[in-house]
Amino acid sequence: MSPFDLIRAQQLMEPQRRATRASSPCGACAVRHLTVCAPLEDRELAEVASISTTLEIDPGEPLFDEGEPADKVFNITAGCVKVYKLLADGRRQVTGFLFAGDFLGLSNDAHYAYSAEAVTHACLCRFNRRKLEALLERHPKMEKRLLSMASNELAAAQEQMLLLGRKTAKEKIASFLLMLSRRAQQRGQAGNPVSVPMSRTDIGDYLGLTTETVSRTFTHLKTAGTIRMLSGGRIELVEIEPIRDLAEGG
Amino acid sequence: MSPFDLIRAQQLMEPQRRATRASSPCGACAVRHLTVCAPLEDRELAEVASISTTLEIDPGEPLFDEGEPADKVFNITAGCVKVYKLLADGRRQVTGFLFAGDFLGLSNDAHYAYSAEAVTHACLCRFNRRKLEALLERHPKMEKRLLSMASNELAAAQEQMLLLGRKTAKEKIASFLLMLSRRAQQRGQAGNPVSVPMSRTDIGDYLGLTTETVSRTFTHLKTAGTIRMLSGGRIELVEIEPIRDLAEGG
DNA sequence: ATAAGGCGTTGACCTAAATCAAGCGCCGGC
DNA sequence: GCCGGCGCTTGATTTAGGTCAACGCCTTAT
Repeated sequence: MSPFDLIRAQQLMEPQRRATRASSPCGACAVRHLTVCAPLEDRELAEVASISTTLEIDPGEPLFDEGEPADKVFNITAGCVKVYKLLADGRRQVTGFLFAGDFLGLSNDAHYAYSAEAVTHACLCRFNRRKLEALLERHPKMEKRLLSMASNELAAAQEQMLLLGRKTAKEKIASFLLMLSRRAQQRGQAGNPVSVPMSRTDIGDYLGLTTETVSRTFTHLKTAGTIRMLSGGRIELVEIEPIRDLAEGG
Repeated sequence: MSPFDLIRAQQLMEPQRRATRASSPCGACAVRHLTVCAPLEDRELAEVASISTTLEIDPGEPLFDEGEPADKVFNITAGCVKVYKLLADGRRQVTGFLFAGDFLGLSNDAHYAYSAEAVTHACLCRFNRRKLEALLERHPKMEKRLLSMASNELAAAQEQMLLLGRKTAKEKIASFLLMLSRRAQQRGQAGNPVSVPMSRTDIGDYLGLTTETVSRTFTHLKTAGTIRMLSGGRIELVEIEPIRDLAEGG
């Protein structure tokens, strides 16, 4: 009866570091404060643990495909997953990159509206959709949390529409780098040398560009001294202000 | 504490025609089955009525602007409203056209994330955000309904990203016409001569095109005999199948 | 060590859509 | 009745980004 599609983690309160032993696997979850589980008490986490299993997937491995029966939902605990939609002739739009704390799979429809695939090695919690919905029924604060996450997701989607419909290639790349930086910081990671684990093709499919244009645009920014390419797919934002100005279409 | 941004009405069950007098203004609401109020009992509607006022706005009149304190939320009962975001230099992205039954204004943030403005003369119910949130607290089924509407909205947003990022002008226009047709049918209106109340500029800003390209593309489809322009801003979809094929990128 | 394939970069060229520029109705105001 | 402005269309031209093609680098397999 209930919902969702794709929920992005948000900061709820101060990250509660708890590497301590716990009454359940979930009690030790390092990204709990980012997830749908954030508002739950320790004792309630046992319930969550009882209906979830963990899994890991390797880069390029699919999680599910558009059109499949949507009977599982997922919570990402580590790594990066991309979600995308395809046109008949293979044109692809990546509609989001998901990270630790993000939630995906819930849908009003009985079938997934998009495909999901690992970008990096990723760790996930898997739930049976019905069981999770039953759990939500018993925990209104968890449902509120979903609503709140959905709200953020909608705002992000509108921002992405502005990007896709109206920004230039350079502005798109600048916005993309800032988004990755901001999201890394939300997860308590470094925001400046920003980690860019996805391929040029994935970036292009996310920004409505080709790989060539993505590559050329990185080169322009690099030549201008605005960014610097580091090893391990990391990019240093040398001059943040010009990047912000670009992203805002200034 | 709670949610939202922009919620699009969905079909919940068979439209329940009830032009009868009612215990409250809401009891007579012709579009109730499309709105967030759909799951409420007649007696519960009185509560909704007690915290809402109605208003009407004329074409071009703003409802609110991006960045304003988001203290009101709205339910559209008639007409068409557009929501949009702007870049610093005035480039505009219309992120949605809203119709009877659609809900807008709720946000996680204290400020609106987008602007809203009437396309046609429109009738709305206005709520104080806090009061509505308190009402949601007492009516979990209404909150579930919001979650469900948000889920649909997210799926629509992803579809729109695919359109903006990967479709050609012709495919965008075909998708747009089908969207308007489908949404009119959801509201129990004619789906084929489809009513197109918004300007070429608004359409362009929704599809990531210029008015000139929108106009030319309509002309192409007209010349090909695929559509026919009628009076009163209505468009007849003469050949649906070619339009569907275009929209799906076939 | 070498071959082979995948990803990223770069260059040359092309094209879909943007931009610039008229005009053409249509409506509202005087 | 006439004028002025806006929305829409159409044409000419430009351009951002796409397409096609090559090559270099790195990784993995033989």
